[in-house]
Amino acid sequence: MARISKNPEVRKAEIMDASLELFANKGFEDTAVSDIVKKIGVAQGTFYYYFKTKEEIMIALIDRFMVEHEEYIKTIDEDLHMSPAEKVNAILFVKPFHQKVSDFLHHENNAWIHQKFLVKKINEMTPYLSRILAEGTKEGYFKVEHAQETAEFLLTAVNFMLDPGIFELKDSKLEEKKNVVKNIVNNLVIKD
Amino acid sequence: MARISKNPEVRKAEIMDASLELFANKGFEDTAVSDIVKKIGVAQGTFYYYFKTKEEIMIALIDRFMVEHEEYIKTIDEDLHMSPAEKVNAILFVKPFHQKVSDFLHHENNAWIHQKFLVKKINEMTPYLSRILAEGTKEGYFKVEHAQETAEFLLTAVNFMLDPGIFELKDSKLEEKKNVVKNIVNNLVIKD
Amino acid sequence: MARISKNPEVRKAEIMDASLELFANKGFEDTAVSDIVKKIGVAQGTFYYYFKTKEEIMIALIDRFMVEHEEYIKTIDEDLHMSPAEKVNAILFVKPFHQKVSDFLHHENNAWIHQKFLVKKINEMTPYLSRILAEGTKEGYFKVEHAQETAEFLLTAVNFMLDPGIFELKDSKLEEKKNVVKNIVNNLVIKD
Amino acid sequence: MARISKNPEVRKAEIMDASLELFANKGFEDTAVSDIVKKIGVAQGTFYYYFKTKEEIMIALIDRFMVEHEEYIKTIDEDLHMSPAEKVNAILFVKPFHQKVSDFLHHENNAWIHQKFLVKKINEMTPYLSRILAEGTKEGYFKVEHAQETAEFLLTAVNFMLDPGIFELKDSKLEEKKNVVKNIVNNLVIKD
DNA sequence: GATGAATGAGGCTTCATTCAT
DNA sequence: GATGAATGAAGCCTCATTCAT
Repeated sequence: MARISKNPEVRKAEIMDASLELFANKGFEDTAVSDIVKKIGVAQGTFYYYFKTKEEIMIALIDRFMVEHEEYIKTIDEDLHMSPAEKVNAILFVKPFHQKVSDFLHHENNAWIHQKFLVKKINEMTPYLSRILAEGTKEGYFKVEHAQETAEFLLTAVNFMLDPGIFELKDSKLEEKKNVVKNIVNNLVIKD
Repeated sequence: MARISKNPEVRKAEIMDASLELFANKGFEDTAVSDIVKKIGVAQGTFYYYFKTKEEIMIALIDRFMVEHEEYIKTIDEDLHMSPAEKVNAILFVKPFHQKVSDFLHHENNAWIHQKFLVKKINEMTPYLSRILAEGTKEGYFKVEHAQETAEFLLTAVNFMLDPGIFELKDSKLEEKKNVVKNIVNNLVIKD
Repeated sequence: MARISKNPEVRKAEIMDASLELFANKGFEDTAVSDIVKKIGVAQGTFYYYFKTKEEIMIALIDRFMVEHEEYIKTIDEDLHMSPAEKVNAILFVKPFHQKVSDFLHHENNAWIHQKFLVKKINEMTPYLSRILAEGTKEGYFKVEHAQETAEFLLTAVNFMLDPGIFELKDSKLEEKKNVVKNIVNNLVIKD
Repeated sequence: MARISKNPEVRKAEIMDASLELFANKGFEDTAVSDIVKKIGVAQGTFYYYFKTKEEIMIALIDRFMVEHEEYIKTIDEDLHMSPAEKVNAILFVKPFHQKVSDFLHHENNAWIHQKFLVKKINEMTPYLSRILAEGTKEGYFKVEHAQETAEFLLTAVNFMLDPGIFELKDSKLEEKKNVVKNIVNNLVIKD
């Protein structure tokens, strides 16, 4: 087969993208390395030139998500035009990224990855939310006592509960549920 | 080898017990059917005489847990000596069953089973908690508006958050966290 | 494919025989497990039902040779009609077993197996030869001082030297060499 | 990466040295070409610029040993201050070269190389020893009849027998064995 | 002289499941 | 009810070697 050399960064991204799509369709375990390379027309060895094991690419994928995610959270955190309450809502109800990533994580066979991912995400968001709650309380916007724990509590509940994969919700039901949850959160957090 | 016939129920339980122990030690995927039968000194075919597939035994195991669990919840629900608030606490902070079951569910490789299990558990407990909250509110003990959603919210947060496997907590830390969570719950639920 | 069950002993021997032949032709490393099973028309899994790894079958093969070999040595040792000198010669110049085994060991790629095998063989024969030399000396047939070491010395020299694989000798040359060596041995051992 | 040109001889030696060390540690087969180039910080292609195949470098290594070895034997042979008997001993009990070379040859996975090497060595030393024995006999120092065969016989026995890798001897045991062997050799060779 | 991305054949092994006895 | 020999698909990974730059 014709040998086409590419810039390593490009090739690596190409492999990651193909993997992501396949993992989203068939799940991690059910995707063979041979599927991945076939999809982009390179030799099997090429995959292993870039990733030592099949597991490694999954970690790389997750890391890429996390970076994007953290950047987004920072944007919110530093946004000068949002009120504390808006920030709280924005952080709790972040929209998922690309569809592919979402599919990947929600594939039944990727549950363990999904779970680890949620935990990572929650752990990462906790300090931001915690600080917003604490400062907001100091400034009289909120009525939160244990900011750290409350942040974790809310993030855990919301993230697991509103995850369409975990509780297998349809979009309509999900939106409904979201609203009710927003109410609960407000009660718990906002000063009246 | 000598052919030892046993009462089918006994044999079945024997296989399930062996499986549970192995799943707890090595995880579901990493336990081979051959491991199971070797453990109890029975032929490979015998396993398939009692269970159509390997997956089936896992489902049987989960079902067995669920039954035990539901019985326990009912006990609480019908307990005449507990106040509504006590019932809420009892339901939210159920202690885990046997160690083996707990190990099984918390084994890294069993994450997806664990997750499904938690969801099932939450779904099962929701109506009980929901009713308790609704009735308690009617009777002036609580201040809960959306009983159904609040129940689900609390159960989700508490179960995922306090799960020692998911967030990898040490026992000491866990106890601490539990107390703070109790506070939050009280604030959200109890009328002052 | 039709499923033919056989007595385990038979099947195992069948696999070993096929392996031996292939190892002799292509060497151990260059023989794939798939070659072996193809040769006898069973599934790949069948091989692994009898041998945990590819290496294991080689060990089994060697063991089988060793058993045959030791039996032969014992026969000589206990032979009442042979003189000590005859026994010495018989032990030093044992004829190789079956051609297959010989080919197996002499295949270029099996050198390390061959070497280990020779060492095992020498170690095994040493006590027999040593005793024959010692007793023969006591009875005045031989003139050997350090029976143990001499035995080892002779066995090492003869086995490596007359090995057609190691020194790559043609049959004619080998026979010639053998005779000269016999002379040397006699000088070293026999009393005049 | 910066492209560093070096004198070809230097580069080649560098590659050989790195290979030798790796072969000594992990054996020939278990050392990948990629390991070698990584060790000296050079591209994979560079290796193939200097050596056509991986096997070729091993041959180059062996040749280098052999040259060193032959030079040493010549030194002994032409030494005017040594008696014939001393020369015989010196040739039979040559000390090994550098530790690395010794490790390389004794690595379990290099058995076949080792064996070929010993044979080469023996074949190379035979004419020297043979001549020394023949001349010594003519001059009345020795009592050797078949000089050529005796030389080969002794070299074979001694080299294989005293090889610490083949018979897996500890240093203490080895020294002991060596002395007994010297006795045997003297008996066989020296006139009394 | 040197680079390093790309190749691709091929091997060992695992294991859930079946089926003839 | 029970046995256990047999199946066979499928997958991950290694690595010597090549070649376009």
